[in-house]
Amino acid sequence: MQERYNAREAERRWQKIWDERAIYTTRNDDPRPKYYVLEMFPYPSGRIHMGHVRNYTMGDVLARYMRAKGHNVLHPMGWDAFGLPAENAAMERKVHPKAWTYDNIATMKKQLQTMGLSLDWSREVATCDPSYYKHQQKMFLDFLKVGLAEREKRKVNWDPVDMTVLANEQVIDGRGWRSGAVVEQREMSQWIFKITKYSQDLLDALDTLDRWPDKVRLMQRNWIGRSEGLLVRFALDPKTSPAGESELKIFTTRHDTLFGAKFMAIAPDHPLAQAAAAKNPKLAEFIAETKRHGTAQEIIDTQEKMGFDTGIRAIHPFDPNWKLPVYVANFILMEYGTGAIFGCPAHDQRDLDFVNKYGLGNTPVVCPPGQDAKSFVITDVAYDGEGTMINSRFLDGMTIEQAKEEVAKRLEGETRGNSSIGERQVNFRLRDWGISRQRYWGCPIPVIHCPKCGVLPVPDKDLPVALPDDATFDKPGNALDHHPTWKHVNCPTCGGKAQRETDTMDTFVDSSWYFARFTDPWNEKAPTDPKMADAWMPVDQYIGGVEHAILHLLYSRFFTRAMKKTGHIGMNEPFEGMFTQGMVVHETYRDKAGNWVIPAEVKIEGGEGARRATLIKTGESIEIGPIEKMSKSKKNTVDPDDIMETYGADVARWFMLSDSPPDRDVIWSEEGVQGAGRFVQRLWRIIGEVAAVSAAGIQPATFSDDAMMVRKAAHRALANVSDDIARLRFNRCVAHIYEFSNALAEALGSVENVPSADLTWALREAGDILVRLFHPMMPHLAEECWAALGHKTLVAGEAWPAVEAGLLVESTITLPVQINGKKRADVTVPRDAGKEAVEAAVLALDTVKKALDGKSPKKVIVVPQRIVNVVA
RNA sequence: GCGGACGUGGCGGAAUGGUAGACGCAAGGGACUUAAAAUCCCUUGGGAGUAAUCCCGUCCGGGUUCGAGUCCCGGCGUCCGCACCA
Repeated sequence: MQERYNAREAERRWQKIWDERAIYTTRNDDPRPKYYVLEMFPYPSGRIHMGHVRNYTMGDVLARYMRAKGHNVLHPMGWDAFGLPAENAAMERKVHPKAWTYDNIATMKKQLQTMGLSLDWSREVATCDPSYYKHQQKMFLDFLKVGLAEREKRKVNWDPVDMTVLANEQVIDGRGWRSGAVVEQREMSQWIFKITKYSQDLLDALDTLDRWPDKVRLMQRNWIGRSEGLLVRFALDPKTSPAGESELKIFTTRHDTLFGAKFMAIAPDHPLAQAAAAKNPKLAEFIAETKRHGTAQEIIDTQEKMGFDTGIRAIHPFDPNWKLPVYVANFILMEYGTGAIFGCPAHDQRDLDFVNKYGLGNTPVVCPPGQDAKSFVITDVAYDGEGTMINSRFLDGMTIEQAKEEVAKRLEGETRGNSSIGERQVNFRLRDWGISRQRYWGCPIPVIHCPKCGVLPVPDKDLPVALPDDATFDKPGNALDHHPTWKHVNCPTCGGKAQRETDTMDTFVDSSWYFARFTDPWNEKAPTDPKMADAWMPVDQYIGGVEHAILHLLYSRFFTRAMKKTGHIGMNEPFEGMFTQGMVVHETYRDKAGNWVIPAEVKIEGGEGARRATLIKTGESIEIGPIEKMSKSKKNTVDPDDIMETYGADVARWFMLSDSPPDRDVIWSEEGVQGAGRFVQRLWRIIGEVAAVSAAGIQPATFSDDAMMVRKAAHRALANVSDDIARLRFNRCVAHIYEFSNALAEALGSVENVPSADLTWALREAGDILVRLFHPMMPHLAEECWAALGHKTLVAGEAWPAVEAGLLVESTITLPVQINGKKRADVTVPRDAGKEAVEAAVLALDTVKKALDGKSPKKVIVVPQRIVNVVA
């Protein structure tokens, strides 16, 4: 046995063996219980980064553990291969998106393979491959048939110089990133998926996802944003309405505050605003101004709140003489509710800011408990809490809930024309999913526009609608649209001249069903074989970044429902267990000129507050900056290849799991990696020592104290690690393995020249357990150790060891003793001692007697197996 | 702006409402060595004390409880998402 473990040599050797024996290839007809573990597939950006290493290591640990526990594990990998960066590369570097993407896939696949992941590569898919996206096109047509895909006008970021649509990330400070032109909002006809048909269901089903993080469910709940409110039809003063409009419909959840109303506000693209603008050039200019920025919600919310009085007056539903001014406001969205609100400034901060700016005043109508109604005033902080209605005529004295009920009842009962002026309504914040993208590198939307026959689906026999390879990328905009011939086709119905849809699908569509495709990726006829999909799905454990907590996960949940409706799968929820991992972060470094410097070029010296950094090449001193998410722009990245080359994949994997809880950020540090590297060598030495004690015979009937200590340490570690892997608490697994290996090393250190038979057996058992415990995290080292222990099998195929429960229980237990909540002593009692016996033992302690000073205690709290507290 | 999280030694972190700091890193001391690396052993939250021991301590301010890092209310700070980045 070699003294030092040579990771580079061993890792390649074992990877080759795993590969030759195809041990990670999963069969659909394997009778063992299934377990589907999936990590979010990567975008092929060029090279893998540390975030991938972390993500895929976690999944791999679970996959290997579940395999050892006797499951048929599905652990596939693929490529989220469509998207903007490929087109940017095409424009900047004159490489075709397809070539660029497939080159990246080849590189990254090789990188992933050096990590030693137990992936079934025979199921690999790339979303940019026609064999994948033709099924997506089929499903689009299925969705179209059942009314889940439609066309709708949507706002996009328009670059008026490049004459192209921009992604939000391409809008920087309100300007196009290439042209620098001020971006405008422009409406375009877009394809949408009717996710809102499932708003209530997507919301309700969150309660069944009990293996999802609460925070993710909460974020989705808020994103869906169900609110119960009232639709109110305000009459308009006919003298003021621009084109004979008689009413304005608003949605509100605060109808209790109707008597605090000071104004109405409508969205700039509300029909009433448009009508008013037709007669008022200044208003038209104001509306045009509100469109002179991107479509991102953050911009709309953070920009200065502005309004323009249209001159239109609305009539209060409870008082025909009460007129309210109607403003066009830049913070009202046409997409939410009816695109119009009434403003009650006293109880809504945004409305209050608005009236304070335009001098409209406010009247408080909800008085907080304990406040005097007469003196209660609002100046610049709105009150949105509970209270009693005031200044509200017939509502005075009611609670908010009572007032809402009363208002709803009265307005429902009152009619104008032949319908009531109030109507209870449930509203959702969730909008339909716009999937049209004006780009080349995406899945073509399979429809044809015929001037005579309208919008037609591409016939099934013509699928896939494939991207043309001979596109050019020398001008901004959609290369598909620019292509000289591609879009020109004959109408499938009348045979006349028609045009293909040149929009492609949002890449979120690609990633909304890949998990189902993995269950039968060879299927050429259909997206899935529902039998196989239903056998494998749902994914038992899905792992990925929190940044996908809302959109990707919600879209996938919708898409699965839509696939069910169109017969491709038999369930609603794709992911039974969800885990959101934290980011990989690193210190940042800058030179004197303020330029970012990559960690590999920096040398760190000194510890404990005296750390300083210098540039290796020149010795120039470098400023150590804050720890931030690894990013190319700040150059605080570490290349996984470098790490694996220097330390080996196992070290990288181990360190990724060891330092932080998996759902929190992990700081990549050179010291930490070195520590992991030392531990790999330490394990190798320990196993070497175990291997050196003579081979184990038959299990002895009894064990000496020494041997029992070893056995207890092994089984305690086994119990703890098993529990923690199942709960994805990998950092704790690591700590338990450290603890156990320390105990084993200590036992080995005190072994006589010829250990007794029982101790030999116990040490051997411990060695076998240790190797199998760390195998999921460091599979290559584990194989090497397993072989060194004399086994002829692969540890990757071994069963998880069984815990001997008897070794976990002690006959006595030491309880901490508190006096008035502060720990003052310990007491050791038999494990099964009753409360009375424990109390008696505690009261007999000197420390307790002294504290009580002869008096009897006020109270003694005995928490069995945990603690005793004496209240003096 | 809205929504969500997080905040514990020099550092990463551990702790079903029950002994705060497991485990690791870093640092200091020692052993081995001609020397270094590697390895092994010891110390390590702050303060007082020869010691036993005591006091303080989980971002800040309140509260609930026999007992709060953990629960509640109010701040401060950092990070993530916001619908065309993936």
